[in-house]
Amino acid sequence: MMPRTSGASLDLGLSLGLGLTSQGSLSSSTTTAGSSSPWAAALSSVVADVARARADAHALYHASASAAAAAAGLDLDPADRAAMRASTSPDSAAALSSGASGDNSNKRDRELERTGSGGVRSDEEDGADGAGGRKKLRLSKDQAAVLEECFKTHSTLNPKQKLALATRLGLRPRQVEVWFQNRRARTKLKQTEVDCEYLKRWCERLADENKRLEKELADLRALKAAPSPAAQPASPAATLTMCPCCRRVAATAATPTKHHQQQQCHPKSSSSLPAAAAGGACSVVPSHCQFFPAAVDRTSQSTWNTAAPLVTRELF
DNA sequence: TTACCCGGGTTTTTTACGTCA
DNA sequence: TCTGACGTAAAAAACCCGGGT
Repeated sequence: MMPRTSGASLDLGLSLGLGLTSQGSLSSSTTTAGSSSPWAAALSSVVADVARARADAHALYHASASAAAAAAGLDLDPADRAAMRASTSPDSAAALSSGASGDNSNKRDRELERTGSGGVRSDEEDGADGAGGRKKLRLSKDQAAVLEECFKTHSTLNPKQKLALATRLGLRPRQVEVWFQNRRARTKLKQTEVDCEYLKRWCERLADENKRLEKELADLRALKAAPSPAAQPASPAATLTMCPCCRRVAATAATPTKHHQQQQCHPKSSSSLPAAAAGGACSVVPSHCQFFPAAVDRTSQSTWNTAAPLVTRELF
């Protein structure tokens, strides 16, 4: 399958929001003891909302459901809308209200879950291929919305939460578990795409800066090879000045450039930049030194990739 | 050692969309 | 112009496996 790095994919990743900005790193597992009350409250709230939306859906069908979802702050992609159409149909209500598989926490039950027996399967499915055989259940819009909301709260589930969610949604715990695994994978994929774009732009900037520096170097060499000072009377213009911090040379300006008018080109100011990065003497970094400011700022982080909430790189 | 969970990768199924007769 | 069959890409659900705890 072709890798997709299109803008559309990126936009999707951004629009999803991924729910990370408020929850921190993906690695911040929520498998600590018990269901936290915020999580339970969120679940109850979402389920209640979904129930209300489902009641309305029969009257207004997907148009109203879409609006309700929008009101709930849910971003719906076309697939979701399609799923909504299915979920708001009377058939899906049965799927939602069908019984849960109960507490299948041991391995034997897990195997049963995997083989599909005891799961939520329609009569049509059961009749079609019988036992065994992977038969995929398309989650209803409502189920997906609840799962999505829960994912925003916590990207991982402890067994208790998983079971509660499965019971609420009429799904097997295994299905909930798989959904969360896939959702984390999608989140990571989107983040990778964003990171990739970020690095690409960074690379482009570096190339531009490299060009500029090469040009500057060429100018310097040209100055050095210029006729002797005797031929030209000494003048301020002939005096090279170099910023002690960034070592940028004011080339042949008759009057000092604004940047170098001050003997100390980087006047004191309140900069958050670490002194080491600013070259010690300077307390502020000129714009030309801020080629990639966040790269400097990021020195305080172990790696920029570990900043989990970064769905969008702030430099874009 | 065992059970469990998770991430990464893969397979399978569903869905949307474009093309063509 | 409409319609249905067909192919294809993308997304999602499910599975497998290895590693960590």
